[in-house]
Amino acid sequence: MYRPLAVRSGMLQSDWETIPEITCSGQLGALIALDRMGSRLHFSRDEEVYAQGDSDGAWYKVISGVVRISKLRADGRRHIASFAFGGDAFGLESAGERAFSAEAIGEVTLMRYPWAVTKRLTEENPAVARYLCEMAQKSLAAVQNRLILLGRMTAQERVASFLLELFERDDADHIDVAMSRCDIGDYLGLTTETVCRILSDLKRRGIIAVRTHAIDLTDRPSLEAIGEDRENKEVRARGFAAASKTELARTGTPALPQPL
Amino acid sequence: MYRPLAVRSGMLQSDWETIPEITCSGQLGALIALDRMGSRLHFSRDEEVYAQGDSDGAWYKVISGVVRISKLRADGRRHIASFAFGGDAFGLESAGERAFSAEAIGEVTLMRYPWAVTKRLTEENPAVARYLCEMAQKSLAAVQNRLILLGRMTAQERVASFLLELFERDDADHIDVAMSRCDIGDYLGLTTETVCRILSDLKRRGIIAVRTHAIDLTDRPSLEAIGEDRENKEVRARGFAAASKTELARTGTPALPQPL
DNA sequence: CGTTCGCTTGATATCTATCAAATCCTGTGG
DNA sequence: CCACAGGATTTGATAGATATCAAGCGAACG
Repeated sequence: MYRPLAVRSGMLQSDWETIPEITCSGQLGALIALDRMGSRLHFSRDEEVYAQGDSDGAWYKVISGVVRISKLRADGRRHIASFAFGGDAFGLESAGERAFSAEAIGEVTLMRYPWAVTKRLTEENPAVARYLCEMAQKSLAAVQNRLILLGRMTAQERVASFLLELFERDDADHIDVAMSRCDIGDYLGLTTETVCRILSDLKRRGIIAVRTHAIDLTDRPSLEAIGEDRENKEVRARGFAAASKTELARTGTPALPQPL
Repeated sequence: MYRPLAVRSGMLQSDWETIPEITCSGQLGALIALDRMGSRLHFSRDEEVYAQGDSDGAWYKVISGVVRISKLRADGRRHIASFAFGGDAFGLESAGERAFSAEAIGEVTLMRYPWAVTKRLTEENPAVARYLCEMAQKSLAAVQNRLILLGRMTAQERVASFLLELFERDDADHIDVAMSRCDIGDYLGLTTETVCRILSDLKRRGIIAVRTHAIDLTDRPSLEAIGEDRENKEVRARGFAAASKTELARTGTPALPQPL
């Protein structure tokens, strides 16, 4: 669970332009208005966008690259709450002080939107508010799915899920893995070693081809069989509702999937 | 991980009143406007407010009682994403189909707000939008903290954290534990048995007094020592930034807390 | 071209799940 | 009001998954 230290960089943020009075009401107008408010920033590997404890009143959106949203605890245990890829917004959750820090993984370009002007825009333009709300809701849904992964999935399922997520994001059978094994571990609640072992195992079984920072998917069905539970295999509660209480009770807890 | 089945109830929802044209712009006005749109509902033990797969276009707010937000997977593993107590909003994350189901734990009274009218209000009244946004952000922050609990905390720390959360919520040394041990387990990513064992151990050590549905806190400092990492012991990233990279690397991962 | 950090693999320890069984509660019916 | 039944809780014994400790390997970088 060791991790490289993020380098604090002087953020080269351009000055805000004076805020024009904007009252267009379409969704598109809202986004344009927002973009006018934002400044474009660039960060290099392991530079901090913000640190936990900071109180920079802004939220961000990734243009390119990957950002790591993480929390470090006094005992050294680190947890990565999420990776923000191109198009993802982050830093939405903070009212005052940052609970997490955000660091660039490799070269990153992003937009920074101060809350102050965002809030003003919000009042002038309902579409902006709706847009923000939607992004927060989207984040919320994403995080809630991760709760199940961390709370109830085996190491193998976690890694498979993670890989599938990456493959789907790029809609390809090839992905560049920007983050380190350690990052992946801290994201999935596993150790570096366990992540390695699972990857090696998947490779041995001919499901993926692994190179340090790139992975190819050679047997999608198998990988899905391992990790798909993530989304699809939910129970239709309605369906179950038909079963009697005791009947379900007797079934008990099914066995967990095969070991490593 | 067995669980009792929720009973699907015919929801006795009152008819909406015709929506008045509201254009007041204060926060208070927003809440009043929202409340006008909502209907008050009541549920009994294990009744479903909504089920996963449902698509009721609404969000909710708890007036009294506790609601369990959970997801059941095909293999029988269940996970509880959150408990919603009095004052908490839930069901905010769903755009279309419900990913989770919501069930009453004991007697519950709550407000139901349809998205359709909420959205309309949002456009008429920026304060409503902001209010919703804030609630979504609040939920987001809460869920993100649970990620760490599930990903990086031991069973003992999880239970201690959970108890502290309950004690803090009521601001008392006594709590009524409405949910079953099984619910707690599914919330913390543990089995019923483990939850029991931890509680028994805490009792044995004189930290809490346990009765089935009520717990007293007799030694707050000890409990905090076990579970407080949850919030407070975060590292000030700034502080660490001073240390050299290698220095921190050599420290390595510290040992985990004492066993059960 | 060497050094360093990250990755990989192996051996072992430990935590928590699983399986099993006794006891306690709670709600129900007499 | 009390006895009963069924589920919930608790405790014990054991197995298994993943963390921890340790060491070699490989790749990136100055």
